[in-house]
Amino acid sequence: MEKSNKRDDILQAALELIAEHGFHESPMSLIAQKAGVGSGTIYIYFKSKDDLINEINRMLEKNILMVVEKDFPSNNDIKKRFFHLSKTVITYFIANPVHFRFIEQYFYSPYGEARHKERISGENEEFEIFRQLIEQGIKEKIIKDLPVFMHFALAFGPVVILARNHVFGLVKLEDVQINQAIEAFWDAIKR
Amino acid sequence: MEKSNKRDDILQAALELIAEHGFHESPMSLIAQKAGVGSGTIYIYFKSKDDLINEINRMLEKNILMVVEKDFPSNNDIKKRFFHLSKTVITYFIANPVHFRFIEQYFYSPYGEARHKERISGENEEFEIFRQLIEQGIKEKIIKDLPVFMHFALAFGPVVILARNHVFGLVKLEDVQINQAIEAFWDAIKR
DNA sequence: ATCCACAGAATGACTATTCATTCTGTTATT
DNA sequence: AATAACAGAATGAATAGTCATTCTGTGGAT
Repeated sequence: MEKSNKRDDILQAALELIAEHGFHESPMSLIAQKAGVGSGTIYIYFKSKDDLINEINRMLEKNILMVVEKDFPSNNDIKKRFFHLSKTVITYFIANPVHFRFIEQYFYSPYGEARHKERISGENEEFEIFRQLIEQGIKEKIIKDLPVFMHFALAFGPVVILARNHVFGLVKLEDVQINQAIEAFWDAIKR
Repeated sequence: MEKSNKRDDILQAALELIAEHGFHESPMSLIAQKAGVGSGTIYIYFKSKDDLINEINRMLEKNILMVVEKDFPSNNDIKKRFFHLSKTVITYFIANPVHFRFIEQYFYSPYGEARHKERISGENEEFEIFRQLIEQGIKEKIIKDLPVFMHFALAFGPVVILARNHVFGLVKLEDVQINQAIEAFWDAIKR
C-alpha cells in the first residue's frame, strides 16, 4: 500500500498548511517544500490547487464517516444513538484540530457552498445517518416534529462552536462538559 | 454629514464584493472600480487591504450592536429577553444577507480568530448583554447551571446555521419557523 | 463679480512581488 | 532503450501598494 506515497505526503502537507494559515497563505511552492516534493510533482497527482483542496476535503469526509459508522449502535434506542453520534463528532474534532480547522475554512468559503447544498438536499451518507435518526424519532414521538434541517442546526451548531472554542484553546472541554453540552442540546431536540 | 462619502463608498463596495466572492477574489482594483474611485484613493482612507477588511467588520459589529440594543426589553423577564435577542439576531442576518456572508467569511478565517478570542474572553458589548442575561438566569434557577460559553454555543450555533441555510436559499425561514427554532434552543438552555 | 493661489483630495499608470502552472532536463524503473 | 516520475527553474498573469501628477473647491485680493 506504499503505492502513491507522494500523493499522501502532498495531501498531508497541504492540509496542515491550510489548517494553520488558510488557503491563500499556502502557496503551492510551500506545500511542495513541506511535502518534500518538487512543485511540479503536485501537478502529476492533482489537476490544480482547487482540485487538491477538494481532494483533501473528500479525504476528511470519508475519514469522519468511517469513524462515525464504526461502532455505531444502530439497534440501540434513539437517544443512545443521538448521543453516540454527537459525541463521536465532537470528540473527533477535538482529537483532530488540524482536520477541524481545515473543514471549517473549507466549509465557510466559496468552496464549501456547493458541498453544503448537497448535504442539505440529501445525497450525503454522513447526513443520512442523522436524518434517519431524526425521522424515526419524530415518528416515535420522542423528538420534536420539526424539519430535519432544523434539528441539524440545533445539534451541530453547538458542536461546531464548542469544538472551535476548544481547538483555539479558549476553553478546555473535558468529558463531563461534553456530556453536559450534548445533554443540553438533546433537550432542544427531544419532545 | 456628507463629509467622507468616498470612504463609505469603498467600505460598501468592498463589503459587497467580499460577501459574494471572498477575500482573495476581491482585488483592490475591482473594489476601487465598484466604488467609483481611483485605486490609490483607497489608500488615503485605509492603510492596507487588511485594514479595510477589519474596518468593514468593525462597522458591521457596531451596526448589529445598535440593532440589538434598540428596543431591548431590559426589564422584562429572562425568557422574553432571550427571545428578543435571538430573534433580533437571526432576523438581522436574514434581512442583511450581504452582512451575514461577510461576517461568516471573516469569522471563519484567520482574521476572525483574534476577534473571536476577544469576544469569548469578555470585553465585547454584544456579548455582555448575553452574559448578563445568562448569569441572571442561572442565579434565578431558570437557566441551566453551565458555563456562559456553553450557553452561547447552544443558542448562537443554531442561529448561525439556520441563517446560513436561509441566506443560501436552501430553506425559506418563515416567522413561525424562527419562533419554533428559538423555542427549541431555549429548551437547551432553560432548566 | 472675477481671478488667483493654494491645499489636499483624487487619480491611474507603474513597480515589485507573489503565485499557480508549465517546461526542461534528470533520474529511476521496466 | 524506452517510459514514467520527478525536481526545480522559468514563465506569465495577477496583485497590493506607490507616487508623480491632475483636479477641485475655497478664500483672499482686486
